[in-house]
Amino acid sequence: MTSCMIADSEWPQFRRNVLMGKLPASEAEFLASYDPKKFDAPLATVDVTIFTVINGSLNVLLVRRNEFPYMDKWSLPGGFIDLVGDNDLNATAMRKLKDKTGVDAPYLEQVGTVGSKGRDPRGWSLTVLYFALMSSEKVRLRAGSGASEVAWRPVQNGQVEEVLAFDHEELLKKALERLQNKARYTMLPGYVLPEEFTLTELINIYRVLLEEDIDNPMMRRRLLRTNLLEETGGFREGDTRPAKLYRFAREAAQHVFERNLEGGR
Amino acid sequence: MTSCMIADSEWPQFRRNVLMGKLPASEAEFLASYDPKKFDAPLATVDVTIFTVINGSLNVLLVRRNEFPYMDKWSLPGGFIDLVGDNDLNATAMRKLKDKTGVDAPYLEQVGTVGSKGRDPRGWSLTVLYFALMSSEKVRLRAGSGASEVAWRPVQNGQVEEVLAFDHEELLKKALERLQNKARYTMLPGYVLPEEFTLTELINIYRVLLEEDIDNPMMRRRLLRTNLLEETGGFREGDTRPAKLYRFAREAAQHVFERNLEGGR
DNA sequence: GTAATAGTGTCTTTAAGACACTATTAC
DNA sequence: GTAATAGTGTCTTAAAGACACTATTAC
Repeated sequence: MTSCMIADSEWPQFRRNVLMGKLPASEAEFLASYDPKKFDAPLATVDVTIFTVINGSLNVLLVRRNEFPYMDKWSLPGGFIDLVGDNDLNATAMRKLKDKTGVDAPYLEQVGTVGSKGRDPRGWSLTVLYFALMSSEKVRLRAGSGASEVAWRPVQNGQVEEVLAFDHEELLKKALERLQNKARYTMLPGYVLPEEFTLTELINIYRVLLEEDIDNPMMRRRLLRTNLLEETGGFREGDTRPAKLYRFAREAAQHVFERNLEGGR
Repeated sequence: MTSCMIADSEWPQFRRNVLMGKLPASEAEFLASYDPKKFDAPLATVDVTIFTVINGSLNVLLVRRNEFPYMDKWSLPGGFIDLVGDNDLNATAMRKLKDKTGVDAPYLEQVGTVGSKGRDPRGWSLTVLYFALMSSEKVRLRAGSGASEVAWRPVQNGQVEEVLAFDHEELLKKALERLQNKARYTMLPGYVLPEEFTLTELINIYRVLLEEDIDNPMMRRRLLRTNLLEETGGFREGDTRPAKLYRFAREAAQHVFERNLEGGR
């Protein structure tokens, strides 16, 4: 793929000739002599916004960079695509995720791609942004390559306290916005909980994410009507009435409610 | 940005030294010696799925490639980012759009990014997919560079008759799926109509996109309730009762109905 | 018993949906 | 008048939302 049978200096002429139909080049011939490095390409990275809820507040996973640029600054976990090891973009995202947390997230979704001349001091750059949801239990954080530190940081009003590298504050906002939108018409928020949870715990996640109070009876019925929650048979015991434990049916994340919660209008 | 003060062969050692903290390099020093071409980067392109409705059927804009690979095959309009001329990804998409149609689309939205080892025979490649909506009136198609031909092609069951280059059949399906989803809870479909239109014309677009019958009185009220349609004062005259003409208020595309149309469940 | 949280019952509101009906044009 | 399309009226259904109420635990 990267072999080159034509000298550098001859390349533009060759290309022009092919375009003008002056060389009887076949597709195979073209590919044999094609070198992607000959053309200017933007830097391409993948960044992952990993959310969880800890002690009733929304947290995001940050890493402290130990490389230029923005050395020592906090940022979203992410980095370059490994053209050899990563078969596709999702693989890159999952690799970054697992690299920092050691676990496979129960939910990973592409948010969108941001690219511009100025967002990276090294030059024209684009990043494919993902967001992931996971329960903070079981996660053993580890810095991995490119980072000196990794930590959960609380998100308030769409922001963390730290100043983030690149345009990562904007990326965080975008990912959060997507999550909040989806919380209005899906069961996605459930994926920050462990396997088994009570209805009240689930509803509390919605309250944290949407930053508004939610009527318990209404939400309870809204969730149960889907038939995508199954009782485990167990109970969460406490100082008060025990609560039934539930788990999600497998396709629960895909469920779309017929109507949105209205608060956000 | 592309200057290089360190010989190729020395580069890995330099980078290792920086990582190990053995060189007192500053960020400015780092950037001065950074050459993006030194690292393997995927090919990065932008593709645009441009939809319109012609004679009551959904059409998509295709171009016939006059370059390798997939020479002479039809594809979605798209191509490489111009690192000099394009300030951001949207600019690339708008440039591609205007290059083929000569007009600014009333609606352009990023769908997502697809990237993998195998989707382009030239190597690891990613493409940022957009979709655009426009009225087919006024559009003067022109082939432009990279294409020998450009044409509207009818879409049926998410497909065009032609075999498309790369994974563009899949990209077309993704874009259409996004458009159909949004048709269930937004006024987006209106953007394939000219400035002024009748309610029946608008409802017919929904029927074409969603491939299902839609109750006229219901849809009429659903649309009017938003207060985002204003009467122009004019009428569409014909062989039968004249119909009021409407236009969209500016933010109409952003409107989200409280409930989805149910047909798609 | 009280406090606290889990969970149910029931009424209101609103938009979607179904469909009968009226209105205005050309012929 | 008929045919055809534009547009209105009205009833039903179902989910969101509000909120009073009951249930089960620890103390």
